[in-house]
Formats: sequence, C-alpha cells, structure tokens
Amino acid sequence: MVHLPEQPVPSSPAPTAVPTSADVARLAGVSRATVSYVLNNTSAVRISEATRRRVHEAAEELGYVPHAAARSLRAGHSRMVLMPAPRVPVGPLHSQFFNDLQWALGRFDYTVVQYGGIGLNGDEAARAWAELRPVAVVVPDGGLGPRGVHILKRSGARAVVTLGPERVEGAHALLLDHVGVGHSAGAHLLARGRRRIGVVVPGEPGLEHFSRPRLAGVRRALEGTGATVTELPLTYEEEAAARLAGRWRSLGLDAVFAYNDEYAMLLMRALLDAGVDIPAGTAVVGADDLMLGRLLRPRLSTVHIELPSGRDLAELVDRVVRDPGGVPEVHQVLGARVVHRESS
Amino acid sequence: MVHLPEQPVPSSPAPTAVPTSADVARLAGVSRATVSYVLNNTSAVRISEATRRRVHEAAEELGYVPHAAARSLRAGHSRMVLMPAPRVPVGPLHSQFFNDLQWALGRFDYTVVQYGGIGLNGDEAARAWAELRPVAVVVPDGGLGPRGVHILKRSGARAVVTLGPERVEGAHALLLDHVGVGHSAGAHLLARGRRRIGVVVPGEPGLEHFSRPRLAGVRRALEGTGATVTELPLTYEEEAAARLAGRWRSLGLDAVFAYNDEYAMLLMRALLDAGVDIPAGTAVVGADDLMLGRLLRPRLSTVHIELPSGRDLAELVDRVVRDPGGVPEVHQVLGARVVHRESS
DNA sequence: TTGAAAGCGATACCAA
DNA sequence: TTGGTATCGCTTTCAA
Repeated sequence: MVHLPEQPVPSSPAPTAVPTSADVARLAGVSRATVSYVLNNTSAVRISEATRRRVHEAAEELGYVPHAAARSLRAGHSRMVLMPAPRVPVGPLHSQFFNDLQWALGRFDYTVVQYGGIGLNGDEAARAWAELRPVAVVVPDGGLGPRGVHILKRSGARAVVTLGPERVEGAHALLLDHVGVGHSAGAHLLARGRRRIGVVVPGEPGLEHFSRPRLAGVRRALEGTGATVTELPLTYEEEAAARLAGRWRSLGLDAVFAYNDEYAMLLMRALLDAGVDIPAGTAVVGADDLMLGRLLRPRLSTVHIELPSGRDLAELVDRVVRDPGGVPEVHQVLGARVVHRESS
Repeated sequence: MVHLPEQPVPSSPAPTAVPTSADVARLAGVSRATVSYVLNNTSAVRISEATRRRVHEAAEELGYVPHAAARSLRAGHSRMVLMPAPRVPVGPLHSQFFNDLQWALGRFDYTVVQYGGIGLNGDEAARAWAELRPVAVVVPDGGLGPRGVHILKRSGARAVVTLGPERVEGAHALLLDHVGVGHSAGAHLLARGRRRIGVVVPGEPGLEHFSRPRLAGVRRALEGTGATVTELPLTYEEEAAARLAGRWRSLGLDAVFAYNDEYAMLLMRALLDAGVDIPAGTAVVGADDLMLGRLLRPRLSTVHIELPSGRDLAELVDRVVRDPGGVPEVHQVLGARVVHRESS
C-alpha cells in the first residue's frame, strides 16, 4: 500500500497536526521538560509562577492533550485494568457488576477498559489483550486457559483474576459457584417433595459455562434420593417454549429448574398457557432474582445470586497489583440462596 | 517516591522483565529490524526461510507479544474505536447493539474499546478519551458537547459519532428519535380513543435523556386534540408502583405510556393488583419490544424501536475515518412503530 | 529555575 | 537479504 503525504486534499478548515508537548513548549518559549513539569505538577522542581502561566495558556490555546501511549511507554507501566467483553449476551446482573467494578477501580485510580476480543479464541485473545500491557486483567467467563494466563503475566500483567465457574492455573480466581446455584435449586425442590425434576439447558451458544454447572448442581443435590433429572434443551423463543410445554405431560415432571428467571418466565408462560398448574402440577424455580420474578403470577421462586461487590474485587486487584508475588487466591464468591415465592 | 530496584524480593519463579523485540533479536541472532520484518510479514522485503524460523522460534520461546502502545506511537495512528461506557444501567437493547457494533467494526479491522470515564463530566471526559488517541469515537448518550467534539478531533480522532436524542455541533449524529417513540405511543393511544394519558417518567437519574423526549413526543401527538398528558414519576420499585396504582382512580387516566417495557411490566402488575382493568379501564403501552412483553397477560402493546444496525454504524465510521473532511452527517436512525397487542 | 538529552519499544528508511 | 539508525511523544536525570 502506498502512503500518500498526509492530508492530500485539506478539506477541513485546519488540518493541522495534533499538538505535542513540543508545540506547547515552543509557543510558551520554554523547553519540553518545563512543560512536563508544569502540566504534571512535579513537586520535585519549582517553576516560577510566570512560566507556569505561560505554559498553561499555551497548552490551552493549542488544545493540548497528552498522549497516553507515549506516557505509559516512557513510564514503563500503566494503570489500565482490562476486562474483556463477554461474548455472550450479558444480563442485567453482569452490567451492574461491571459498572460497580469500574467505579470501584476508579477509586483506586485505575482505568477500566473493556476490550472486545471478538472472533479470537483462547491464546489468541490473551495475546491480543497482552498487547495493551494492562497492569491487571479481569476475565469474566471461561475464555482463558493457563497458557493465556501465562502470556498475560509474561507481558507484565501483575494481576490476572478470573471470574467464572472454575479456577485457572496461575490466576487468582473468584469462583462463581454455579454448581451451588443448581444445588440450591435442586435441594429446594426436593424439600418441597418433588421427585422428577426437569432442568432447562439454554440452546444459545456460550451459555454452557453457566448451564452445565447448574445442571450438575441439581444432579448432585438429588444424588441417592431416587429423584430424577431430565435435561430440557430450550432456546429463548416463544415457539420453542410452547413446543416444550406441549409435550409436558408426557415428560411426567413435577418440577423444573429453569436456568434463570428469564427462561423461567418464558417457560412458565408456556406452561400456564398449556394448562399446567403451577405450582400444584409443576413447580418452577428460576435464578438471578430479577425484579421480574416478583412481578409474575404466581410469583417466581428463584435462586438469589450474590455476586462479589465491585469494591471487594477492586481491592483484590489492587492488593495483587501491589504485591504480585503471592500465591493465587481462590475465593468462593457466589452466595446462592433460594428465595421461595409462589411458583414452587 | 523512591523506586527500589525491580523485584526486591523475587517471589515468582522467573521475575524476568517482559521481552521486547530486542530480546527476540538477540536470541535469534539477528537485528531488531529483521524481527520486525518477520513478525509483520513485511512484503517489501524478503527474508530467508531459515532466518524466519529462527525469529519465530525465539519469539515463541520468549513468549514475545508486541507492545501496542509503542507500535501505535511509532505508526502515528491506531485503529482503536473508543466507545465510552454509558453511565446509566444499560438495557438488553443497548448491550446487543454494542456487541453488534463491536463485531461489525472488527470486520473492518478496528478494535473497539469501551472506556469508563466515570466521575468525569463534559470536557474532562473528552480529554480523558482523547489521551488514548482513538481514530474514532462513538458516544452513546448525551455526555458530549461541541467543545468535547473539538477536543477529540484536535487530538486526532477522525470520526466522532454521537448516538443520542440530539445532534452535537461538529460530530456526525445518529439521531435516536425518542420524540418519535413518544409520538407513536401517543398517537396510538389517541387512535384507540384514549383522552387522558399518563406518561411514566423514571425517577432514576441519567434516564432523562430518554424520558424527556419521549414525554415530549406524547405531548406533541396530543396537541390540539383536547387530550391531556399527566406526568407520572416512578422509580423502578414495587412499592413505588403500588403507591402509584393506589391513587390511580383519583388520577382519572384512561391510558398510560410507561416509558419502556420494564416499567410497563412493573406498573401493569401493580395496576392489576389494584383491580384496574387493562385495557378496558386503562390502556398500557411500553417501549423496546422486549420478549417479556409478549409473555405478559394481557400481552403488552409496545413501541418497537429499530436501532441502527452495528453494520451500518461500522460502515459510517469507516467511511468517515477514510475521508474525515466531509460535512457532519445527520441520520435519523430510530424507527419507531407500535406493536399492538392486548394491553391497549 | 530551566534546558539538554537519554530512552521507553517498535518500525521503516537507507546502506551495505 | 540483513543491519544501523532516526523517529514517534513523553518523562526524568543530570548540568547549567
């Protein structure tokens, strides 16, 4: 490819290059060093008030904004915390969590960047993230293996924290115990006298990381009780739910753990439309404890999930960044407890 | 602050510094230039197969990952598209849109970064974004003024696209016509014979950018018809909805536009619990056309909102980046159309 | 109090 | 085919 000279046809009013500290220095009639001192309020050096003013005015006039890449290149480190964007449609819980985390890390003077490594998988993605030289990486779902962790650390990441169902060698882990979610639901249904329990498994790709452990949890809760588990594949569509509801009686189930509240709402609607009595005929339990569960009739029983607070995670990140030497910590952070309402 | 020598107490197995292309060159016994040629597959230069292999092996062995900041510093530009994270809790529509956009821009070989300028406001935020020297910026809600646009452009952003209810001087705009959303709802309710129309205004801060125009749209639809508009402040809580429903009869309304589907669900539940007949007594219309609306009984009428496709926006961004000279484009991108179901 | 200059990591020109 | 080297923008030591 041939690079033409910059701005072959200057169509903008002022196709001027973006101002650098050298430009500011020139305009203020000082050296670049002085500009840096003034703009960063370097305390180790005293600059006369007059010079200060001149520099500030020059910077203002030029619309000077420092170049973050150059700065961190020089500094040898940044305060960027990278959080790869999850590739599955994220629920309100997750959004909320991300906002919290962002805010909390901001309090520690970190900058959170959400970066989409779409299309990349495994180590490819880790490499792409490593190029940004983040000081820490918080990885939501299971898209990172031990090799990825190694790559990130090798590239200077002082903290790698995974946030998912299982720990990853070398990284600190906040274990989101989805098995426990399923287990709670299963135990609850069992305690309510249910014996033939369906478990919704979303058909949407990318949700296996959550749905598999939840299913396993139900299984575990039912072990040795004689109660049975039936997998119920279901995509998030009305027709799919209607089809499932249509053959409900033939399934002979007396309860269903519907993966989460949204699937529960979908399925419950279809079941009611099909004349299934809830909870008398079939008990329904969701998960996530969203507002909508309280608005349904019958009110939806659900598994309340306690995500780690953004503050806690931010503190962990900061602690590890300051002392990266320690042994990877593993925290169980997902408190699962059943909120019993009317549907079970 | 005193900088101790790196790694005072090497607790990790190999506290080695992060490898640079110079390290790779040394290990492979070639120059840094050669390393660069090989790793970037520079076509303008031919490197012997043997050298290629040595370089690749060295890079592999060291776990070398290029330094994005250094690269873009040298190159003088990056392909980063910055999208400031919205500061309000984002709905499923928005998440979906962001994912689309990310994917679509990825097709053009851009990299999307979502950056949280939490706590900063106005020009402060713009300056923070400008420090990253993105080639383009896509700003979701109204957090950017003409000054901000100027700062970004001055810092090398070739495309600034706002995505919100009103255009911003100097930036390309995708006008999300929330007035039209309200207008559709109002016109629909009017056509259904309703005359005293309530409009829910969410109490949550940060939603005014959307709720005000929607309200204004309803007002406009009713102009000169004799029908009346009543503002209904409502926070997203069951108790608030119950209180509102409790004084419903005294309000004397025969219809309500509930801001969006989620607020509609909340309010509709409260109204039904209070014995209000829907739609006979009061018609309810939501917006966003979420799945949940179809699952409610009565089925929720809603305003379907057509967001711009990620592809379209990506194309706009790419086009403007390639030719930044043009006059800012303004696109109406929000197709609003009523989906009539049972609640109205 | 200010300036000159080295250097962070990668790339691309020009020589060899 | 490969290597030396200037350069991007910024910070920071060292000298003046």
